Amino acid sequence: MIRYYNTETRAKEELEPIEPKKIGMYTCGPTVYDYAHIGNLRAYCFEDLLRRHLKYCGYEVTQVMNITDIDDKIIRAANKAGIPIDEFTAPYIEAFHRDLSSLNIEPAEFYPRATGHIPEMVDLIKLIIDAGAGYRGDDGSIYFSIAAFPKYGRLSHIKLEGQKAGARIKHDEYDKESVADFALWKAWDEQDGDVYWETALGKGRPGWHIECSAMSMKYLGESFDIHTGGVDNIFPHHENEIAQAETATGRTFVRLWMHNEHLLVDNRKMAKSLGNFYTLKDLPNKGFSPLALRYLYISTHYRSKLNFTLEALQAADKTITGLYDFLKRLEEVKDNPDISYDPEFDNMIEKAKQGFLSELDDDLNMSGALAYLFDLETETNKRLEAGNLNRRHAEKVRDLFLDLDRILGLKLADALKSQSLEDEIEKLIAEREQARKNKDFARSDEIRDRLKEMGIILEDTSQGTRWKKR
RNA sequence: GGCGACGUGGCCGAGUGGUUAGGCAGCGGUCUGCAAAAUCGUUUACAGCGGUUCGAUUCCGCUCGUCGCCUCCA
Repeated sequence: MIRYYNTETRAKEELEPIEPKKIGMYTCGPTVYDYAHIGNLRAYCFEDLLRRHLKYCGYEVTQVMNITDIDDKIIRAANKAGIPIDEFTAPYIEAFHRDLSSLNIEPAEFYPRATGHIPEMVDLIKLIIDAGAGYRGDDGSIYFSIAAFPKYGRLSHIKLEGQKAGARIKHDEYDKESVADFALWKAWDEQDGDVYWETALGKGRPGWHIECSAMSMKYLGESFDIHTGGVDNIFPHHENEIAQAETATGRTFVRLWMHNEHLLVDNRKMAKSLGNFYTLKDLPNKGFSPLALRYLYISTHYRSKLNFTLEALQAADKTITGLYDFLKRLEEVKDNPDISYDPEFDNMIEKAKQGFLSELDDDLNMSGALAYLFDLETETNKRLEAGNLNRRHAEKVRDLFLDLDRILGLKLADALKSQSLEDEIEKLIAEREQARKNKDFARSDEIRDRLKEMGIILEDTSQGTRWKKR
C-alpha cells in the first residue's frame, strides 16, 4: 500500500488513482528567464523520485511539466536585449533539459509551453467569466473574483482576513475589486512592447496562474491524480489553479497535492545577494558528479529542509563511489565450488528488498530505505571478506541493487560496464606484479604513480591487483 | 499581525513511549612491502524548563533559537 502526504489534508493518504494502475501527474516547471539553481533542481529530482517509485510499483505515469516562457521578467529581459522572447528563452530551455539529463531525471511525457497554449487559456478564461467569477478591470485586464469561489484557501489553509493585505500590492493592480483577486488576463501596455496576443479577450497576455490550469487539464483531464511543486507554490499559485479549474469545470481539480521543502545553503536561504547561489555548472569545478547532488537530494526526505553544504555533497559523492566499488567487487567474485550456498542469505536479500520498498511506500522515506541497502552491503562485504560469498549470491545482490536503481537513478550499472581492460594498463600492471615479486618496490611504486597520473587507482588484494578509474 | 515547519552525536540525516537507524568524517586494531579497499572496535545524540507516565528523544504545555508563506519565487 502506497501512502503519500497530501498538503490539502495535511495527512498521509493511501494512493487511489482515478484509473487503476495509471497516474496523471502535473509538476510545476521552470520559468525560463535564467539557469536553474540547485534549489529548483531539488524539486525536479523529487518529482523524478516520485515518478520512478510509481513506475516501479507498476503504475503507468503520464507526467506533464510546464515551461513558463512568458512572464514579466522574460518580457523585461527580452525587450532589454532587443530580441523576441522565444529567442531569449531558447538557451534557458535547452540548459534546463541538459540539467535534468545530467541529474538522470527521466523526461516527462509532455513539456507544454505557455506560449503554445494561448487559445486553451482563452477558452478557460471564457468559462470562468461565464461562471460569473471573472470581471474586467478599468485597465482592460481580466481578474478572478475570489468572492466567487467560497472554497478558496482550502489547500493553503489561509484565511484571507488575516493577511497583511496591501504590503506587496502594486499600484497598477488597484483596478481589482479585492486585493486578493488575481489576473487571468493582462491587458497590453506599452512596457510589453511587441509581446501580446490578439484574442477574443482583447490584446494582451495571460496571467501566470492560468497556464497551469489550462495545460494540466488539456493533457490530463479536468480531474487528475497528483500535482506537485515547491512549498512556495502552495499559496497563491496552486490555490489559484484550483479556483480557476474548479470554477470552470465544477469538478475536483486534483486529488493529491505534494510539495517539496526548500533547500538551504549553509543554513541560510539561497540568494544571489548572499553569495551562496549555485547552479549545476558550478559543481564540476569543485570536483563533483551531478549524481552526487542527486544522491544528496533523494537521501533527504522531500518534506524536510535540506541543508546544502559542500561537506554534505562530498559525503554524498563518497557514498555513491562506495556503491560503485561494491558492485565492481561483486562482479569479481569467482565461482568456487568450495563455497556452500547459504539459504539464510537469500532471506536477508529478500528482507532488504522488502524493507527498502516498504519505506518508500511510506511517503518516500528514502533515508529509511537506504539503511536497508547499506546493511545488506555490509553483510555482503563481511561474507566476501570471510571468503564465503557464493557467486550466485553475489549475482543476486548485484541484481537487487541494479533493480532498485530504477528508483534511485544513480547509474549503478555504469560501474560494471565501463572499464574494459586496456592493453597498456594491463601490461603495466603485469610489469608491476613482476617488480613486486622481485621486491623492487621502487619500480612498482613508480608504475603505480604513473597509472595514478592516468587516473587509474590500483588495489592489491589476495586475489591479485584490481584497478579502477578515478 | 495571520498560518506553518523545524531544532537528533564532528557533518548530513531517519525513526521510535522502554530494544543498533544509515551515510560521511575522526580515532584504534586486522589485512597489506607501503598504500588503497574491505573488516572489527570506538567516539556520553535527541535545544531548555515543566507536565502526563512504571518509563519520553518520542505525547502535552511553556521558553529560547532557526526557517518559511502571506499574491515574482522549487
